[in-house]
Amino acid sequence: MVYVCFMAVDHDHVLRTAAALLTRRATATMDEVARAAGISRATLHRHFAGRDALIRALEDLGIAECEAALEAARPDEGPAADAVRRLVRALEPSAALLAFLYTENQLFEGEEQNEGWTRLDARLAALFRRGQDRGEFRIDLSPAWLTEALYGLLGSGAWAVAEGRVARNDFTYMIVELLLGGVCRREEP
Amino acid sequence: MVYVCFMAVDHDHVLRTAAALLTRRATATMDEVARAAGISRATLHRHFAGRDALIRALEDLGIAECEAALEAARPDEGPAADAVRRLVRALEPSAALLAFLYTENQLFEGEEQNEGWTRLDARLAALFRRGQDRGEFRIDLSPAWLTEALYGLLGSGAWAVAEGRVARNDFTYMIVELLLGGVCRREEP
DNA sequence: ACCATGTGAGACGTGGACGTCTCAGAAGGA
DNA sequence: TCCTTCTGAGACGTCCACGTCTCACATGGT
Repeated sequence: MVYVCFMAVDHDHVLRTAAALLTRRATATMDEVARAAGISRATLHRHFAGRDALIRALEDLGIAECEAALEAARPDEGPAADAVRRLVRALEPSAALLAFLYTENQLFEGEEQNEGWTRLDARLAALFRRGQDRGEFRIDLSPAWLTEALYGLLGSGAWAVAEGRVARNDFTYMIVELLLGGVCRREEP
Repeated sequence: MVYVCFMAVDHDHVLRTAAALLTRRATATMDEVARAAGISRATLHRHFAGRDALIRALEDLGIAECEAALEAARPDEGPAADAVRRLVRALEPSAALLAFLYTENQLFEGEEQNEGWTRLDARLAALFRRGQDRGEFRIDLSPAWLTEALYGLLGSGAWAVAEGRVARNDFTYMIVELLLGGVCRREEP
């Protein structure tokens, strides 16, 4: 009389498969999501009450991955620029999911958004602010904008990679270098 | 026996109203688009055969605005950095529409995309390449990526402004400064 | 006055995706 | 072996947006 299986292992697998699919085609059907995960639509509905629930779960997954990446990057340690480098590198596997959620959030602007995002935004902004306080980063660009720009560049990068316009290997380098250094050549010191 | 009215004036008005609405809510109904433009759904269908046609028209509008902005920015004149400045400034009014089309394009990745985009991409990439050739821009970031990043930053900026996270007045400055100069402080020359 | 053209309102049918349900069968423990 | 649990397949019904159509009305020229 002991319950052995309570749909925990597959749950994560389904979620990640859905992320992979919806990342490529945001308009994918529930049926397509189910087939991509190798299960039937009925079973998919047993895991997630509906499409909304699935998106919510993906949102939670994305937030969790972001927070994990943020912690792995040790944002309070050493030069802020290096922390940003570590952060983008840690964020790379989640970039496509982030891009999906970023645009998805735009669609349903009316509803209240997951508080996890605001928490995450605050932590990212804090990193940029730390760089400013340390004198590493310029102070004429607000942390809020830098946070937003980071999302945008991650999304653009993920999309550009997906479309084959840039090499996957260059992902982190391109984003980090553009974000930190900008387009203009630096004067030789 | 001379035809006076052939639905030309309102056509543009409808298009721009639709752009303004769909920019805010990409999932807006044809009915909502019609009401926003002050016309009935039937009349909207008389202007645009369907939703696809409307999106196509918006795409053409966005491309036209981009090309107009590009020409107004005189991309082949003077320092490339200044040209980029002029370009972003000229692009600012179209940024929201661009952001909409950028994400919209991502949704229908399967279908062939408007050739206007590739033409535009080429011209933007040419501008960045010119900056590289002049020694203004660093050469380790490909023009293709810079083009993509420009789109991404325009989108992020437009969205951040729409959500009230950054001031509308700072739009051009923030994008240009981040794109050209990056986050890190420059050494005093 | 007449007529043509464009319009609004609304009805109608269609298609697609969704959510729910049932039922038979596979898998695995007792 | 039996029995519980989960699953796949599929059949509904529902809802929403779309596209089309009709018809009456307003506008504006002749």
